[in-house]
Amino acid sequence: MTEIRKLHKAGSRRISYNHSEVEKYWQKVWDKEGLYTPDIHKSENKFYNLWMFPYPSAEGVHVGTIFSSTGSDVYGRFMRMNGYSVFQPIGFDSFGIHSENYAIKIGENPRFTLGRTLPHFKNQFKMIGHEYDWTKTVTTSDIDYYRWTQWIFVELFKSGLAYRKYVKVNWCPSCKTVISDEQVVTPAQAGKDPRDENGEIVKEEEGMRVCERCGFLVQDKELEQWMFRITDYADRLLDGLGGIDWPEKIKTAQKNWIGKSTGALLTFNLQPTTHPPAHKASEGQSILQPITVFTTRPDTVFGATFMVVAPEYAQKYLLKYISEDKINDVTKYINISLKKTKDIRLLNKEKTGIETGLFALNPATKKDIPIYVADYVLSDYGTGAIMAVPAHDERDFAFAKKFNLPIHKVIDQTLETHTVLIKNSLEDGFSDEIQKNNWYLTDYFDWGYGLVLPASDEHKLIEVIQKFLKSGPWYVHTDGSLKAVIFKDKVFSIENENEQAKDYAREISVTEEQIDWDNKDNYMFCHNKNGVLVDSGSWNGLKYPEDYEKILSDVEKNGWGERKSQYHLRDWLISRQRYWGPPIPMVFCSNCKSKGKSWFTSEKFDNYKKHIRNSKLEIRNFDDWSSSGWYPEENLPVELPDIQNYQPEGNGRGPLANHPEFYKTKCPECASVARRETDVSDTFLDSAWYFLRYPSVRIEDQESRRVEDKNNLPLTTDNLQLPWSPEVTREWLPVDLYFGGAEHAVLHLMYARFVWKVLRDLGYLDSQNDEPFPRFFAHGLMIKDGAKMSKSKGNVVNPDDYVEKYGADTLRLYLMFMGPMDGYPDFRDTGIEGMRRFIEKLYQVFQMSDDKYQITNKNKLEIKQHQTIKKVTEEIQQFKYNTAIAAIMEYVNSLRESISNSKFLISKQPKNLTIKRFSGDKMEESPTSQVLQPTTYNLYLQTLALLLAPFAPHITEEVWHKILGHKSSIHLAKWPKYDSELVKEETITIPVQINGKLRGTIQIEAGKSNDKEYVLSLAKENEKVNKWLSAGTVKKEIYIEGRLVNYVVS
RNA sequence: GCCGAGGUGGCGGAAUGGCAGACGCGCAGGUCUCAAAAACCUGUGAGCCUUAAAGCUCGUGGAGGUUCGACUCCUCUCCUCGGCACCA
Repeated sequence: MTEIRKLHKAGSRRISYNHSEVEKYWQKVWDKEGLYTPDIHKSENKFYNLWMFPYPSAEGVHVGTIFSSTGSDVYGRFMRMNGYSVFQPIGFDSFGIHSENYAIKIGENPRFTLGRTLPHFKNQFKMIGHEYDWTKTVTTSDIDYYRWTQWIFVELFKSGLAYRKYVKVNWCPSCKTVISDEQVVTPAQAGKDPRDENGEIVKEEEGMRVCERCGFLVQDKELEQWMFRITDYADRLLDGLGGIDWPEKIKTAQKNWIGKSTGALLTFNLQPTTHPPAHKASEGQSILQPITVFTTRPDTVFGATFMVVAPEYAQKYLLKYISEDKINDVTKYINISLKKTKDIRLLNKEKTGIETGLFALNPATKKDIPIYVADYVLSDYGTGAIMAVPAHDERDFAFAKKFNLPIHKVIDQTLETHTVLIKNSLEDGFSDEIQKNNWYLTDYFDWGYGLVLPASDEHKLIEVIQKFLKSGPWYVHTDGSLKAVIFKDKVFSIENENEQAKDYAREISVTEEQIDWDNKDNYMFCHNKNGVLVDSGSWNGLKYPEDYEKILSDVEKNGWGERKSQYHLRDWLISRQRYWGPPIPMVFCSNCKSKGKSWFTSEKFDNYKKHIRNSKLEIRNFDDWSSSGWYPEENLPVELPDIQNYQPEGNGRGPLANHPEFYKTKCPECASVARRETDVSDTFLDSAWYFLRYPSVRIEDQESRRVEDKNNLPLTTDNLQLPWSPEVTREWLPVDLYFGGAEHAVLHLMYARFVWKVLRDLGYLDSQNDEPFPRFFAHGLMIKDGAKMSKSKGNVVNPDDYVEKYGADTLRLYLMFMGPMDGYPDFRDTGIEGMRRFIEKLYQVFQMSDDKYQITNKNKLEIKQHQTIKKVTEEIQQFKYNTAIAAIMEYVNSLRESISNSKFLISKQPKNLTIKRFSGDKMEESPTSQVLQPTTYNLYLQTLALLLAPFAPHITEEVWHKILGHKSSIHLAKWPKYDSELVKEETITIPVQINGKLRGTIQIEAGKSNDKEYVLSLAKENEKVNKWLSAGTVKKEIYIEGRLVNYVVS
């Protein structure tokens, strides 16, 4: 709002450089000449400059987008001027929930909305001076594009990488659809009262998860969904990070997302219980399925004193073994747990759980250990079951305390810290004491606190406890046995002083009831640090982590389990129960299913596998894969029908499920009535391969020729073509520079890498490189009013008004000048006037050549020129555009100062350069009478234009032609080179310090900077320096060549 | 809790061991003007001192350390932002 008002105010001032006329003119010329359309068949010196394509929102481009796109554009222009054949395409990520939601809001089909938004986007990009290769654009919702997205799905299915599975999803009962984790927010974030499924407002509680759009409480729902086996590629996705030029923080984010942890799967045999149902007992051990657990600490297996399984696990695998006297309670617990949402489960730190009455055999200790169900064990990590080692895991420890389970230490700590449990019965002031000692509290345990302190502080702790003890004795237990009793003024620390302690208690009239000798809740150690194994059979004396490798191989040797890695990365959920996306190209036949038939037979698959060239695919067993009844569509595309009512319904199916004309089809196998899949695929699949398509857009059909197998085996269908030309793709990919937002660090960038690897493995992509983006630059996000710019926050800034008032060059420069590209600049338009001022000054400078005006200090200018070329070149290479622009500003200031009578001139109106450009639609050649002579000084001006061209493409093109008299575009001109000799100053200023403090400066000739004696003597002559030198004796003289002098004086 | 990024004038930011605050915004004074705007010139980290010139002290979240010299390197600590989070 305020910006607009300021704009109007600013509009009243004199404008001498007519930006709109100049900018529109050159945009038209560029368009006509196809300046930015490289010959895709000539890949010599190619540079594929990719910018993350936007989704075409109805509101159009905002300045945050421009910040990003200009950053990419500047680099592309820079590379073009450095002689590269730059391919810089643009496209639109037009499918997806954003566009769909907007269309629902205004009540039209998304494809109509798109008809308006695409031209709007295109105009805005042109207006800002982004001249992409408009002959090669991609729109993901075009049928020519999404047919290939569907093709990729089919290929993944055929290669065993797409499968169906029941998964837990977020379900909004009001929007009647699955929503992504990002759309699940707290009521405060949604700005709405939370409502239950009937629409009744409910009381807001902590940890509530609601839908960001409507505020209804999100439910967990199990649906059968299509998944991609990205986890099969986890190791390659991880290893690939090693060889690519990406920001470290992005690599770290991907590494963490993949979240590899190495350890072992251990097998615990279920034991026949004393009260099993008779028929189960009689069948003996053999029918009891063992419980497999994942652990990163197999070294602690001797300390596993019980097991815990997730409620989901218990429901699926254990219920059948549980005896009748327990079954009701266990079932009840499971049901309650499953009803809780994830966040409520997490929020509640108090451990809950229930005994199953079942036992398993600890393979190491050969002891039977009890099995519990508890919801602190997650069903979707590891196997859904754990071995509990309470002595060395805080969560297991808390559980053991609550259920009074044995705690068995197997690692002697060699470490410096303990975790000690402190009950709440201490006086105020205790926490101050904790702080004073630099101990710290964890709030982990529901019944008290964990206190972390150095092991050497144990005695101190006892003193502190005494000091703040309210009443009664404290008991110190270690590993389950009583070690000490603490009274207010006395400590009994040896076990067999127990009687004395009792006597003492009576003495100070603590009643018997208060003395609970077996209460173990008071003081106990648990640690998960490094140490030496004890009480662990043949492993005694081994060290963790030093002997981890031996432990793993022993585990395998003993048959206790096998080594195994776990990943945080989950398989990619592809299904969306929405309308605006590519229909998943699969057909389901219930007849075939009933016969257990499907496309995916081992025979079919083996046959398919033969066609996979370059196969690194590891096909694993498909036990968990409900493939029966499913067939891939052979006739692509499956067109997204143009339907009226595409709103989601809420039955767990997409809107297409209401359209029999869409889903009714014939089974390709048995020809009976079959049903097409009605879900569409995730938008991230569209954007996972768009960069592969760009170079091949509009390449004639014969060029995207049939893929032939190296062994001359035809692929599955006869007329198979590819969405890209193999030749062009081989030449232009991988992408040379990918420029985009850091917010895509994990999802998009991970998916694109995955799809690239798969396509390579399947032989459709002939590239040496296993990575699509060997170089990626992550810029930051533009902030406005403390939040990132987004429609939902209502803080977007439209660039159009700024372009109109100040010009595209001004806005581009302003955005690039705000801060470093990888920062998070806060958009404020207070400085944009200043940037416009700079454009005016610039325009004036170009009109002050030395054939008309007296120029002084030409030598200095020569040096400044070369310094500026060096600086700007290096800064652009590092995406430090703000300092590059600052250097250009300095250069302009130098040029201005060098004009002897500039003070007089500057206040004058610039020479009238008004040139006729348009008469109707026709462009007219403009007069070039103002053209400067190529004097030395005018070459300085030429350098200025060149250096600024990537940032301000219009004004530089204007002066390049109209003032500097060139015939071809500045954007094809050669980037200036600097002379490393001329970068050096003739005289340099050397600061002189006394004891590290600046006391004076001296001027020396550059040639003499290596003469230490000379410089030091000169420094001593300096009056100010001398004063300080004579105040003491000089202990040391330091001279850093060409940098500074420092005297140590005392 | 874990991982990551960061903390420098009134503001955006510059300086990766060597003159802290480049460049720009803003602000103040001045020139021009009947006046204003625009434009241009000068000044602009804080404090002390001086008629003035000059000079001095402090200063990059805080506390220590390494160094002739630290915004920069090391240790500890506080705060802000972003991501992940009962991951066995």
